[in-house]
Amino acid sequence: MTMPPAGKDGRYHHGDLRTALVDAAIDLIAERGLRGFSMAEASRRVGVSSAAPYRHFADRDALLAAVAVRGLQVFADMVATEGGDAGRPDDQLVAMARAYVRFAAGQRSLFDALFSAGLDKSRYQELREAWEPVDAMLAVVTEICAGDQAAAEALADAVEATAHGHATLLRDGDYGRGSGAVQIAADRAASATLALIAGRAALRPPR
Amino acid sequence: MTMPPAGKDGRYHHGDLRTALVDAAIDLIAERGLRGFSMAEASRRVGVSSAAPYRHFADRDALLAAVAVRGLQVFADMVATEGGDAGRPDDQLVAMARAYVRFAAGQRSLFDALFSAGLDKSRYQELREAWEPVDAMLAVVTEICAGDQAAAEALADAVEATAHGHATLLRDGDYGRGSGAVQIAADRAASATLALIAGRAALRPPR
DNA sequence: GTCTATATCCCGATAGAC
DNA sequence: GTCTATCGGGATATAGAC
Repeated sequence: MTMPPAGKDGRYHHGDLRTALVDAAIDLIAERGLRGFSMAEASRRVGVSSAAPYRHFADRDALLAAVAVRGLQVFADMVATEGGDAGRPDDQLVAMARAYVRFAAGQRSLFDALFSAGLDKSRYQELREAWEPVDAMLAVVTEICAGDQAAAEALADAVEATAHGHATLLRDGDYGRGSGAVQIAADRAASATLALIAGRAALRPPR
Repeated sequence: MTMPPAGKDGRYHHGDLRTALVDAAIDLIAERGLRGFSMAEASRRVGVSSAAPYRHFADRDALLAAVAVRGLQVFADMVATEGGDAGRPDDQLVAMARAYVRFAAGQRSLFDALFSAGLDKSRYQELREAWEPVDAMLAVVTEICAGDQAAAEALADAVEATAHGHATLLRDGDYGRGSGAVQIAADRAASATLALIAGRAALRPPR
């Protein structure tokens, strides 16, 4: 859970500094926000000099990208767990929307690193690849749309945008601050998803 | 459009430093992003010392909050213009969703200050008040829902979240980078809005 | 009252020693 | 692989010029 122990000489010395830095960064962002994160403070917490991280990460953004990759792994786990394979396709999609909102609330550091750090996606291939498990799960939309691929993509995009919107509005405090806010945001994302499914015929208006 | 001229002695001296700083901040954020913005650089561009801004703004966040307020004024103008009072209520709501996306694309500095700066809303009353014109325009939903107030609020929330989601995904580059991306995002936000209207009966699921 | 000058502290990043 | 040393720059706060 926490970081590996220091070496025999009191210094950090046994190899997994990279992972230790990612862990420290997540804690740090959780405590002080993205702006409160710094390479120097993360180094201090792990017990190495402020120059040490640069052996593992090219710069600050590269460390944040590693945090974002971790975020996508956690997110995929949450979606897989909460949106269990049981249930009809509609319910699965609704559960994914709920999981999206819950992820934003329960793993703020990861969510922020993923969506608010302004990372240049074209620079981090590993980050692009980490989306694949999530995209794979979004494939339930093809069942809902009975094989119509274009309709499925339109629905997937609409649901993703809606879930993302509710998640970010929740993070910005628009639904309040407590755990009640999470419930509200998740419920609304869920019902919006149902409405999108119900009204999906309007998703591709004839030009 | 740009900032006021310097005083007779080449120094900035005639009173509207506050406005000049907001203007400079907007340009700066447009060029270098939120993280690239600093009080020091904004001061430099206006031609005052780095301590001068603190006479008008308590800290960095206070200046960003002023930028955000400006953003809401511009946003309200865009919505009022693009979503003109003509047309049926449905069309007005769709036009608002489009305007939301276009605002994010065309006024990135303002959008970022408003939604990505992590400003503590409870600290800036002026910022809360600046939402009122926008909220007022969102009232078209009551017409769509034929007076059912609870249904209207649910629809307004869903549309706002969806528009916000498309806007932020666009800003993060998920639809690509050119002006084609803006078109795509605006079209999808518009059709998602239509789908939400069509499927709005599902927005408040029986508990 | 508004701005300048100045001092302190922290951050990002690099170069070279071990 | 990590450390020491170091450079440039930004944020905050205070004292004082006009």
